[in-house]
Amino acid sequence: MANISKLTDNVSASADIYDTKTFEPARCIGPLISRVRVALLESLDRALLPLNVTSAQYVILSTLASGADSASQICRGISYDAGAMTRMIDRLEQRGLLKRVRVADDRRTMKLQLTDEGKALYPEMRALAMEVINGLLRGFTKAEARQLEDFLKRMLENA
Amino acid sequence: MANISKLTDNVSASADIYDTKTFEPARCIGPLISRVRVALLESLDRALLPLNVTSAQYVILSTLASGADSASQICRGISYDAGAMTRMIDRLEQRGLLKRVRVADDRRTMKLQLTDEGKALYPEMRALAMEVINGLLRGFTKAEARQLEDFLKRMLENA
DNA sequence: TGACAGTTACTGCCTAGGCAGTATAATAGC
DNA sequence: GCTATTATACTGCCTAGGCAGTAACTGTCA
Repeated sequence: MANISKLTDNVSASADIYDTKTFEPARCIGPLISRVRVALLESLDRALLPLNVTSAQYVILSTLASGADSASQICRGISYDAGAMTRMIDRLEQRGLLKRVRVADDRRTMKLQLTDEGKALYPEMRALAMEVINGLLRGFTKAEARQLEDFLKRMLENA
Repeated sequence: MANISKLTDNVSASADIYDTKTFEPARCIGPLISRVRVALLESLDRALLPLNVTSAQYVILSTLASGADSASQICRGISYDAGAMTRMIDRLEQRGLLKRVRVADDRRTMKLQLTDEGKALYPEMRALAMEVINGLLRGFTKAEARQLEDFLKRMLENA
């Protein structure tokens, strides 16, 4: 493992970021990522409270809005458990935001569609979510924000 | 809300990062953060598997190693639920990695101490965690990694 | 000193995700 | 056309975090 990363680093002409002497587990990028995520979800839940929608529900709906239209597609898109998804759709259906629709061409899949209420509410959720993220990025230049996105994408490619 | 952020932006001389026309909820920084966190935890769990330690347990132990020495301190440090912490300590005690110790000066607190096994194993966990993070940061220059840390800290300050 | 607020750890209850197993339907291979 | 494999959705079971309530304890302030 150490040899492999050393080899890779030679190719990319960069050394390991953290070294044994100075690595502080509680202050490195790992916990920072987790804390930012928590802060983001807490702000999002607060912002969505007036709409009676949780951040987890918003994530599903935004994935749906971005093109995915079946449970399994959403699961793959956001690495979400299929069992949890069934129950999440139950809640969203009960909440009246989306509905399951049987489709003729593949009778296994349940196509998911926003209800009228869902269609009416989604733009509001999206606007609130945008405000929350813009708030967390307060003081960032657009170039910095693009660079942050780039860093995160590169980490995902390394996974 | 919109007025407030507009005001702040004028002060910091930067506009909102995302705007209504182009904002894509499923492709913005929010989901990226979540996916990086999942990738990190999955890699960490895989790396720690030989030590029979989960990533969640490692997080507690690393917080303990960074100076915190009571349950409530750790909870505050990582925004962890106190009830969950009690049960987490139960597991770690059962696993033989740490022990609760009553202290004389404050009989409410349970001071937490690594056992001999915990002390022996922690450096290995730390080294594995460092490798995992270095792996995710493959190809990053040290300046880029420091910048990423800075971005994340700034987001936390905005929360 | 004694009431009172705050802190710490714990417990029960609820919710929700992870995993394994199942039924149904579609697809690939023979 | 028939079988084996894969895909999709669902269910039960387990684990774990979030929240509210409780008991023991500490520090404060009248």
